[in-house]
Amino acid sequence: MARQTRALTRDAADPPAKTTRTNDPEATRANILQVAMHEFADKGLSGARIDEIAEQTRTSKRMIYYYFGSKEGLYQAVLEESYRSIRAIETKLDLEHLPPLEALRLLVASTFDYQDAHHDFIRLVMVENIHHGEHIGELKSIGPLNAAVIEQIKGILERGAAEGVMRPDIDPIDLHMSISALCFFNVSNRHTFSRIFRLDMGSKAVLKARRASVVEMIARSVQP
Amino acid sequence: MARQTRALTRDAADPPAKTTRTNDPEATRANILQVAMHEFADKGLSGARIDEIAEQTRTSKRMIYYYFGSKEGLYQAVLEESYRSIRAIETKLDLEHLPPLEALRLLVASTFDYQDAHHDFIRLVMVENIHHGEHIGELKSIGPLNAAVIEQIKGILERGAAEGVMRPDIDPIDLHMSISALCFFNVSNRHTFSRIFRLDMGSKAVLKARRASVVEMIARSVQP
Amino acid sequence: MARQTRALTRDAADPPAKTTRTNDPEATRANILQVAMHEFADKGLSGARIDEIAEQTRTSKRMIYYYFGSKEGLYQAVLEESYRSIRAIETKLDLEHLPPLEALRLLVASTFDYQDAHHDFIRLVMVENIHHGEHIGELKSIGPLNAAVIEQIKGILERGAAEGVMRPDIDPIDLHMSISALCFFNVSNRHTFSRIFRLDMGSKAVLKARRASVVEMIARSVQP
Amino acid sequence: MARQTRALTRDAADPPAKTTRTNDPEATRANILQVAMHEFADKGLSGARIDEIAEQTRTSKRMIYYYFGSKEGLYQAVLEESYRSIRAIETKLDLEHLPPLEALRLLVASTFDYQDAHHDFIRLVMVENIHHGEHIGELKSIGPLNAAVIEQIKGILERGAAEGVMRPDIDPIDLHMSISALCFFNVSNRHTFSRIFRLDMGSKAVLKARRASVVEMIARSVQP
DNA sequence: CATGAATGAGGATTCATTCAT
DNA sequence: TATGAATGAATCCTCATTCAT
Repeated sequence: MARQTRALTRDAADPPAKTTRTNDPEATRANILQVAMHEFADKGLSGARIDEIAEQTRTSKRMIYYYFGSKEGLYQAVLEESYRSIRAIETKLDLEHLPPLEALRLLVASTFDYQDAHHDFIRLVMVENIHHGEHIGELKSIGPLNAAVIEQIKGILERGAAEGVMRPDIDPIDLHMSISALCFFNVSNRHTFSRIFRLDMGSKAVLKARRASVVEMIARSVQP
Repeated sequence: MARQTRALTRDAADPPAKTTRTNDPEATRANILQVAMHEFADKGLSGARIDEIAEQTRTSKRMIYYYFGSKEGLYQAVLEESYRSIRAIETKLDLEHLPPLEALRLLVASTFDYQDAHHDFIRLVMVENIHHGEHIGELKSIGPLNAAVIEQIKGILERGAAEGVMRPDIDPIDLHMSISALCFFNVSNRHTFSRIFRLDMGSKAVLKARRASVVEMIARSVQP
Repeated sequence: MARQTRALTRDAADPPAKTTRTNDPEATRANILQVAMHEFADKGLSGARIDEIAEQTRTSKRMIYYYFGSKEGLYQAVLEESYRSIRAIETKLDLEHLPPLEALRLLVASTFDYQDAHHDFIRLVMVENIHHGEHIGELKSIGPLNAAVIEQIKGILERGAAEGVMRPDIDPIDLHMSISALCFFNVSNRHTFSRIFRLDMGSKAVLKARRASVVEMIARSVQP
Repeated sequence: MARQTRALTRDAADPPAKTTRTNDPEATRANILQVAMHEFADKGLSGARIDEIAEQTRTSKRMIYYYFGSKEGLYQAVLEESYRSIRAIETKLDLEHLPPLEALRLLVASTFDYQDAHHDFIRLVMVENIHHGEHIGELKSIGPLNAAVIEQIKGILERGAAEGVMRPDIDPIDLHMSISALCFFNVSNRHTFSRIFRLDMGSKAVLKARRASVVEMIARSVQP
């Protein structure tokens, strides 16, 4: 007893249309992720609205739930994807062929630039910290990922110590934390700091000076 | 217009009081602020719930609106109050009678300790940055407030330069930013960093080592 | 990310086959029906979920619509199938060769056991009554089906009256209703009754006693 | 069909009123409960719609959540209220001054009539059984409530045994179950049974005959 | 000042169903 | 026949805010 033989709202005669219908799951997923990353970074987990995310998407709100199950699921996917994508820069640098101090300076400068170029990631990390890191704990992929950075720093420190240009007792994780802190702050606290001290921390001049200062500070900290 | 005659955190001298009916506007206001500060710091601006704040209060939800007008008004009051209350420590230190390098070391160590002791404030600043510093701009009181810190640093730097133990070309604001960054990060990124590197950044041992490292780094950065 | 590549319940005898492709329409239909019967019985018409049914099926959601058109169509098919399948027991009993009272006792006992063994059917009837019997009215097959039961009872009553062991004025339908009521309740109201009176109506001991009680009650009710 | 003739607990003093703003929490709560009881009885737990309930209410959907927290909370409150309200009839009958057999007949007839007059309650019990009695278990009030019924039956049985008009070995709970089963079925299975046997189980004539039959069956079952 | 009740506008999530391949 | 992707219309629930007393 075939009831409702036809679709509710499509004629076959429809014009070629805007074709929303992608039927390319990877693309759909990626599109949602990209939009969501920006929204979560911009408004936070509780501040972001699924409706607004959906609107900026090529697909519909329903698809978000189809692929990610819930707002939190989407957020977690965004987080994971974000952490995954920073691996790039950090392994791209060819530091091994530079003298250790120069390698360190380059690493710091690159980190500074990279973080400045990726506000969304920085802010996502802030958001995650506001939420007590509850969602990052379940991600498996980030452990080994960050191990690489530490290895890199350790390599530099060892070479530096061998050459006598760096102290031999520096903890790579501690150093990494200092680099992170100095670079991170520049993005994370930009708004409050800029307003309080009435300077534009995003301006080219300020950034350039600050970068030099950070690089210098790190360099000095490892020297004998 | 002396408002806030009372501390945020109940004195022991308070009357037995089980009665909700306080009849002490200042106390009511302070109580709301104190609860709200913790909630906003814990959950963020969008994540905090007026209902939950009201519940933890000695009074009712209606009073929040009576005193602060709206959720945003409450948030802003919390922010203002938070910034105001850090003035204390920074002017309390008697740095002028110490040799410049020691003064600097003490300032950094104190800042480190103070920030570690006031997570709520740090997190509030994070929250405000997530919201693009939209609410801090309207606060008039914080400008001169922070000017004091800068003056302090400037004083140290001048004395240091005069004595030849510090470089003369150091920008006080830049130095303040470095100190802030290094101390701030320790609290702000504790959750993600701890999970990623599987270490407890809140433990006494880690804190102690980190503090020494930060103090050392700043000290080295100003030396000739 | 291929999710659910394989059916949930496969026979070991299956050909190596990775193909879900059954190519046996009847089997597919029957499989869906069986799964759906259980789900509708368990959760009700509105409570059951097409997705959950599909998941437990050897095939996909699309097939449900292909074969049954809609959720309601599926429900109706389940209902029909359920009613059809109870015909078996009721015609299987060879009551004609027993003395009338014994025949009645056997009929009642069998009905009791059968209903206890077929919760899904009982619950489906409950569900259908919750829905005001809207779906059973359209089933053509069940009229004659139940006529058989009545004939059976009528036969027993006539023989009983002829032999003087039963009253002659008993209405077969009324008697059928009493038998049904007493047997049905034992399954249908098991949960509430068990909880209220803190006894396990599903336990062997309780069931045995209850069955005897029901058989006795019916037997007494027809005697002169 | 005048639905909602009277609120459950309204004063006679009510102004004509169309005013929504009742500010009479008890009345609001009762009004919601009454509407919800009917909806849940009519459509089941999953079938009922909070929106539809709200629409028939004097207040809004929001109030349902204010008072009952969730759909399930509302359902549970309805269940509890329903069970509570049947206590009335069962203690109202003055059975002690009647000869035991007549007392029993009156109890059965009254139960039959009461259940026939309270379809919503019967259907609610069905719904609860469909949901495996998950919500009734948490209600504390119904235990002692039903103990009263059993005491009543026990009293009759004891007097009947003493007078020699009833068997002494009858289990009160078992008897209660039989009475319940026979009366309950008449309402619970009315739709399917009516359709299958093409008779109107709700008609006066059928009801009258059925009631007599049930009373007679129970009476016979206890006699020596 | 204080309180519990009330509310509209949104916000997350689910569901039966259909389409492209 | 069969399947994963897609969808619109609900559906449940939450939130900041206001009103009557």
